[in-house]
Amino acid sequence: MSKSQSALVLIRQIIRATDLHDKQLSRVSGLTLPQLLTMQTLHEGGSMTIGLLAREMNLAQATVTSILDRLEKKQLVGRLRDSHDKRKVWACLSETGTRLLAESPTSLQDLFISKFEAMEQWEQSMVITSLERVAGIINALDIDAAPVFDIGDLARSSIDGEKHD
Amino acid sequence: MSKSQSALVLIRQIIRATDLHDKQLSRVSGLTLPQLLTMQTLHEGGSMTIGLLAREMNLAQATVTSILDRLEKKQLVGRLRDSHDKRKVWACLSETGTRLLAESPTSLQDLFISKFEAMEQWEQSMVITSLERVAGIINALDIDAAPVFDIGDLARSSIDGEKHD
DNA sequence: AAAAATAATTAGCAACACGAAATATTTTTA
DNA sequence: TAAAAATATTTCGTGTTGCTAATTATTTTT
Repeated sequence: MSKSQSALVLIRQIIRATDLHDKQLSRVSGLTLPQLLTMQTLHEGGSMTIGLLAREMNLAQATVTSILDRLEKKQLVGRLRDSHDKRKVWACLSETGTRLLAESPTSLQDLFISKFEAMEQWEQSMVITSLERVAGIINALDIDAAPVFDIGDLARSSIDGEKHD
Repeated sequence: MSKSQSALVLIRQIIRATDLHDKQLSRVSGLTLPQLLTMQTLHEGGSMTIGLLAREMNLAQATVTSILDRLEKKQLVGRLRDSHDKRKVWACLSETGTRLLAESPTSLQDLFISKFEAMEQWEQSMVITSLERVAGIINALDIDAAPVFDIGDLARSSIDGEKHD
């Protein structure tokens, strides 16, 4: 197996493990992943408007609105209308929400940190340099926006009846 | 910022970039991410029963069934009842499905590989060693299965009316 | 003041993800 | 061998996500 293949496998392994971990966390906290992510974004970036929150999370504004609806019903976040520009609405963590995040085993973080810090200094540096390298590469990747093909193109050739249900 | 913090940020950056990339790919291919992932799993592991597929993907069997329904309707996968054990159903990529995967810009892979291979040998080795280190750590992490708390516990203290809609 | 832009919500839709129940088949056990 | 238990998948019902388009309210531009 080539080195680049190995690297890809490892990256996918990391992503998969993180994903599993997130799912576990979600089960434990009783929140869905998008809900947790919303709260974390709010925690790290502080209160922000719905639009900004949507941009930060790479989601449509409407999607964020609906996630916030559910979080608000659970009293984990609050909404505050901006007094200067009344179109804007600020989303912010409630006290309960902040507490939940704090008490929740943010885990990846804490657990990871202790293991990471057990490494030698030189190794820590090496890992970071490498991660920067990988992040740099992946960030630079960009599929051509041009659609390569429509499913239709491929599927049509083999579909006869084309019945739905 | 501590080194472990940096590492975490970088990992999240990588995951995020990958995620964005996947979304783009999904848009281009006209399939959803779970659909693509199902086909990729089938491609890499060969035909497998629904149950195994579900385990491989860490999803409930019912979820996989419904994803397969949609892929089958598009003629990208087929179902085959096992002749020995008639409870089992084998999912397999159709020719169209295989072709789609092959023609699709295998995403991360191809683009990543060319950039990765542009690195010096020693750097490639370093990156792999580091990724192995990180994957090792993350894989070893495991939240206690014990639920830390229910939302109820936290939320109840501040909810009054508890009305729905 | 009218038109255009901006911010958020609503409405409607397809897909996903799950658990529980139903169905069919095989294996175990009594 | 007949009954019970286990296994494999699907069906059903529910809630969540994520999207676009349309709506509402408010600012900014013209």
